[in-house]
Amino acid sequence: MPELPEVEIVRRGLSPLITGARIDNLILRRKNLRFDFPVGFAKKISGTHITGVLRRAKYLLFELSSGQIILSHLGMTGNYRFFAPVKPGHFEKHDHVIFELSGTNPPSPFLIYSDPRRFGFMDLIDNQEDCAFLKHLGPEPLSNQLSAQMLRERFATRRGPIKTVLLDQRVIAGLGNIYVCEALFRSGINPSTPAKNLAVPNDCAQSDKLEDLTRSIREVLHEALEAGGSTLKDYRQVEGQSGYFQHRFAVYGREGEPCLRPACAGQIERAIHSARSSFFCPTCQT
DNA sequence: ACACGCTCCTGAACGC
DNA sequence: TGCGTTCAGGAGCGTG
Repeated sequence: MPELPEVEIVRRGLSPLITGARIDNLILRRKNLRFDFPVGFAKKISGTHITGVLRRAKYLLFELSSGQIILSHLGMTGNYRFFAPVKPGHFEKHDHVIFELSGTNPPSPFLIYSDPRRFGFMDLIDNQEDCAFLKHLGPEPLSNQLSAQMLRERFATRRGPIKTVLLDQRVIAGLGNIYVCEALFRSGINPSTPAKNLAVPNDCAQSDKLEDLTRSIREVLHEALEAGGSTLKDYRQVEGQSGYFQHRFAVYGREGEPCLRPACAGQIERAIHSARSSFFCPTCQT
């Protein structure tokens, strides 16, 4: 389940391989993923060069020499791989999009987008500013736009559980279920806490909590990046490698197991917030 | 403005 | 062994 670190690892994997490459052809093996592909997609990008690979939130952005940008969201199970197929012309069941490239390093005719559950999607956009998918996104958590003060302002009107609010990409962009659970654990915040309760002005204790949360979000994302992301079922790096951060989850997927905080005797519990599992320690997340 | 539930999808895991 | 059910969840969308 790609969240910010996984998407960033894919970006870092793809960028040196395909920057400067020419898109000779695009093969769409079905008419849609989650949404229909853009009209004339193959025709519009064929013959262009890839001039850069960027990331915004959980979106990959392939900058083209035409000035347009391919927007790619991996959904739950999307992944790119840069292998030539075993037999030319033979692709796997869920290989939906095939970029035929020339001028890659190392040479490979195919960049393949595969996505079993098809929660991912692609679009072709003219710029980031006018793109409906991007224009309402909140700040990047690894940029200096993330601060306790910023969170306080954005939490102030939100009565819903902080777990849900942190998943809202308009509040902060790029977090998903796993890293929200982990960041809340690290900062000792119960996922059910109404977000606005942490935004009380001039409350030193709550202010400290927001500082902790800010630091925890940064920390957990940085650590995940260093570990190559988290590989549960589907996520893979571009050349097929697994990430390793899943071995360091403190709460995610650990229902019923002991809390890992030193001297805490708690047991990890699972709760549901907006139809997603939240894992937390009821003893030290208050 | 905000909260909530529904929807899309497949494969793995589980129960009988 | 096999079949049906449940679960995983990102995010747009509709409704209240």
